[in-house]
Amino acid sequence: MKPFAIDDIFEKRRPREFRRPVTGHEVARSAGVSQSAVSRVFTPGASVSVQTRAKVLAAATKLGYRPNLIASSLITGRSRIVGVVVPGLRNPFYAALVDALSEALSGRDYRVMLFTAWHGTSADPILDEILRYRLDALILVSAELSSRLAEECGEVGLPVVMVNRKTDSEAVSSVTGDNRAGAACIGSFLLAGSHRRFVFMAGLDSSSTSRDREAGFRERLLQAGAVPPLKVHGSYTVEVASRATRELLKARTRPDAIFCANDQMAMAAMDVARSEFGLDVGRELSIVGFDDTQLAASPAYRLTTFSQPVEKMVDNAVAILVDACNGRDLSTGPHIVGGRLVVRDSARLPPRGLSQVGGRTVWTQSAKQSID
Amino acid sequence: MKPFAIDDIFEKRRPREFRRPVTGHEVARSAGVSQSAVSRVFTPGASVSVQTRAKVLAAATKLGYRPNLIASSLITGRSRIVGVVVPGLRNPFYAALVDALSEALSGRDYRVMLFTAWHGTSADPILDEILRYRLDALILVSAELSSRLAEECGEVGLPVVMVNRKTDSEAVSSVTGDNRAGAACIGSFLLAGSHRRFVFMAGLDSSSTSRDREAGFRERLLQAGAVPPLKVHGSYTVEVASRATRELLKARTRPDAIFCANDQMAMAAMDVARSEFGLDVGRELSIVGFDDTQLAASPAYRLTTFSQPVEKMVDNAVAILVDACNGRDLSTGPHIVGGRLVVRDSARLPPRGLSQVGGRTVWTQSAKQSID
DNA sequence: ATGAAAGCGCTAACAG
DNA sequence: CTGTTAGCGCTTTCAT
Repeated sequence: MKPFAIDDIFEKRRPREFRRPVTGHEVARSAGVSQSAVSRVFTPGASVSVQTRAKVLAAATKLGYRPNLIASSLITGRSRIVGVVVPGLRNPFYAALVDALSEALSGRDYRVMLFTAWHGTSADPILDEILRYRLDALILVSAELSSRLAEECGEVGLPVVMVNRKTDSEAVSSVTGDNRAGAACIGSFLLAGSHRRFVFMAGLDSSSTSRDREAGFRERLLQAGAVPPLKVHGSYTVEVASRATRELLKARTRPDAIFCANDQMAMAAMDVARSEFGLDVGRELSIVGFDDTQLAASPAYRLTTFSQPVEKMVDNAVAILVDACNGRDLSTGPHIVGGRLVVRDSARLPPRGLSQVGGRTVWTQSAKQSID
Repeated sequence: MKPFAIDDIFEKRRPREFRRPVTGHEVARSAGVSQSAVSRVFTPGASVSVQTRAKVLAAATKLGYRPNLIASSLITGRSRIVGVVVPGLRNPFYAALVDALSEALSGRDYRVMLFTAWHGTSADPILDEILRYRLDALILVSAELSSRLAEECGEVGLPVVMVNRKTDSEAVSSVTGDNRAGAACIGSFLLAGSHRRFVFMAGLDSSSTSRDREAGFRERLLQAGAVPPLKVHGSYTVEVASRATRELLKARTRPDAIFCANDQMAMAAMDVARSEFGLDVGRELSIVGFDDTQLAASPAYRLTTFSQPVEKMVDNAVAILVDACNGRDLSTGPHIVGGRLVVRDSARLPPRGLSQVGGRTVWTQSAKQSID
């Protein structure tokens, strides 16, 4: 009776003429061994005689057997799936990050479950989903997480790693570029290029990244006794950034240097400055970005921007994650990976401090100019 | 004894002081009901009395219960996870596609498991993974799949939808833009703009998309009695496309029109033509792309390109997929969604045929010029 | 080295 | 409407 009952249930679910996936039990029967023998054959460190292994393997390939990972993860308690939450893939920097993450994780035999949230939105509702799927870990790319839920993750033992964002909550590791120092560096660079009227185009105030970049920039300018930057909002989108730039350039006294919290906004600003105001960006107006996305290097922009080393950030994040999944949680807290100011043509050059590194021109503050 | 044994096992796996996720059984005990009552409360269409529901919900929130979707999918046979295979996210067109797919699927209550393969590589090894996870369906974005495995998917009842690629195999649905017609349209457009020396920059010959675009372009040129296009290889990458363009423009007799199989290559070609050869693209040399990615519209490129309606493709793909997951497999085979030639400044304009649609300039072949 | 047996957390008949 | 019961396909003792 049993098989019939099962088949009936099955038929109700898959109304078509499908052979349902073959189970370990079936392989066992076909090979004349026990089901546990089959399991052992497919478990890396298990002890099976060569004969049994051969029999099982033969039967398995004959029947087209593939172990059901869902079932095994139910019992082992680990799914080897990690959730990746990202505010959309339209921003090339995020796309690059997720791409690298996906590759790194699959190299470590983890699968990626992708969640696209919205910019500035909390990851909370998504996280609820994630908790239901019993994922092994969670990576938050440029996404926020309420401390309540962060806590809950800690309680449940779900390792959380934030990438390109940080948080106050302990038990949540984070990997970011050096936003503060990078922004300060840009400040110095612009100062050295004798700019006077600065503007900072923010991303989202809810993002620690944008706040840190603003703080670093502002502080450096203040230290140098310059006029603090005017702050405008670009929302990390080209539409808003374009509008903001338009306003800026329509004003009677224009800024002579705009630092945008990311490359996308910087390129949008360049587009507006060049095509709507006919400005020669790099001579009449300096624009600097942050991230060093692929497009920043293209001849169409040649954007001066602070590089965020995607590979390094990803390696770090994955290392932390893997450690955490294995119970070693040594590395909680913030991790900062350094970057460089990559100098191209979108901002006026300072007289000194330029050097060549790996085919790129970078700027470093010379010793005597150094402030901190 | 039992709980101890379980706890021991648990401790071995999660070496830290974690409370393991609470189970439905625990909620049941705390609420003074049966475990199935708990299950019913969390099953949409089940009948539970208000009192029980209240008791269960109270206990559940108190304990922080979240149903284990892994366990439930083991028994229902559906995971509500679909695999999405894509050759990297660095190509903005793919990123946009995956982004839209992710959003559309999460709207239908499906989760996305992301696999990044490599361009031109078969999805086969990845698919093996996928089969082990018992995903509900598979979406192949611009990725190939051997017919052997496609068949195997059919046998197992795993619905497969290819997006931006097609295949000969039945039982595999595909959604593509109208590559052939689009390429033919570009041919006519270029002809009407009185170009003479054409080149087609291919993506990968293994991609049906590139082949279709080539065929459509070539045929149209031939029909018109023009010299067939010279074919060069761009591999869908900016490096190779740049090199190819360089070679092309170094030659004694330059082409006057280059049709690139995608926007990325077209923009790479523009970069080389402008910055290395000082050419005025759109006057001295015409370059046309395919996809109409976001960047194509930017003032820095203003690329003339055939639009692929991402939203429409995604809606189609998701609809097919959802149908298939529910056993209705009416829509297998190829689906083609149309596009338009979006005219901007990277190619010389023909005297007639231009019109405004939704704020964009598009080109349509006038009746008397029409050939097929 | 191998099989039997006991679950992992959940859903779905089936009685009541 | 609710509890009981029987598994989903697998891993892991525990004897043998």
